[in-house]
Amino acid sequence: MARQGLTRGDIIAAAIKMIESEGLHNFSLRELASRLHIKAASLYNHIQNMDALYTEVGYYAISELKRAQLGAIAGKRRGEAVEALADAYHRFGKERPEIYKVILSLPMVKNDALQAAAGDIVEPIMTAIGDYNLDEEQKMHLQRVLRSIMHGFISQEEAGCFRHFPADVADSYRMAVRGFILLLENSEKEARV
Amino acid sequence: MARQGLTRGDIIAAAIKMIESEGLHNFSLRELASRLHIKAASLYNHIQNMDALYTEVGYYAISELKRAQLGAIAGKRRGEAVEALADAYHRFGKERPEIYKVILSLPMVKNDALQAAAGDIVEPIMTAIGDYNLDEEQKMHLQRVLRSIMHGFISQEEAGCFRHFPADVADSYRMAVRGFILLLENSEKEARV
DNA sequence: CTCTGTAAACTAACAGTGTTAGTATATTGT
DNA sequence: ACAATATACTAACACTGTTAGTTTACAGAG
Repeated sequence: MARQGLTRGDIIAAAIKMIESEGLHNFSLRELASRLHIKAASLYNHIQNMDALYTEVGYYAISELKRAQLGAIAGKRRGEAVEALADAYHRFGKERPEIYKVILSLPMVKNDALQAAAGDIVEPIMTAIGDYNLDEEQKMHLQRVLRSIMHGFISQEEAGCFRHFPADVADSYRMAVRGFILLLENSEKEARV
Repeated sequence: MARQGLTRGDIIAAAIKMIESEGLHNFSLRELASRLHIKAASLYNHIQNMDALYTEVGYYAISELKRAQLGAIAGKRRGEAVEALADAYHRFGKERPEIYKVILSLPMVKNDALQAAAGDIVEPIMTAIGDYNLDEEQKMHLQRVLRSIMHGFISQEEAGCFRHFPADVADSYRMAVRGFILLLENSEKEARV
């Protein structure tokens, strides 16, 4: 029977590798099992089902995204930090599009672990805008705004929705981020008055 | 054999209905065929394959979204038009989330019909910001920015990503749109100088 | 008004998907 | 050395989209 002592971690790692190379769309348990030299049914000794495996890949993706963002804003403040964060987020989405897609497919409300993961998504953004003089509620709103801009941009760029016009896509993104910083500064002023 | 003379249009209409009621995820050709009282294989007399059917549903979704947006901005100008457009876009995404998802799944580069459809997505936005004093390239960029904000917001709200904080989601959206209008006005000023 | 060709339906089958039940066996702990 | 556990297996089920080949209802032409 030639058992090789696969662990849950091995399977998650192989799933990540396969999603990145073949695309989320072409992922299948049979092919994953084949790459691990086992049969598909044997995967169920390690994982509950496919959704659970996706969720696990999602945790990995979130932690990687968080790491990229925190690394980018380290030592930076205000506008510079926001630009660095947005740049890191954009780079992550472009370089690892399939892994990025997994994050958005997570059902964020399901359990405590997913709630915690949602916190990991929010944290770097809250840190980046932390130097602005804003109250907590403003920060919550503005965090959502920046996340909308970044995610909306990446997912549409990925879908090919931005090829209708010849204008440079990177310039559009810079303008979007600049607009957000403008909003940040504007909110700050209003808060001071 | 009891032929009922189904048309391509009947099938697309039934597909739209089924996607809206059962969700894009639960859509299947077998179930669709069953609802039309035919076998799944018979669908292929009318459509090329499932992708082509999705594309057709996408055309419908885009035209509906365009209609909603144009209706909302009729007679309005500048900030008022932008707010009305954003509101209509948001309402469409919330009221018909499954149909909305289809739009983003379209491979926008594939053929001329899809290129034209991409134009239908862009058009209402370009009209809404048309009253601002901007050159063509600025408009292209700003159109992308607004689209990113609107789509990013809706898709994350739909995915449950905004439930981490208690702050009102509608307020966040209003702030995002206000930020975009700020950017519009700012771009305009710079253009005049 | 019949004849013929088209097109709409069918059945059967294929290759693929995730998943469960039941079974054998290698490894680990006692 | 023996028992328990966990890892692997085979077989099967109920799905999925899709193709090939077949029947037959209907529309248009002679």
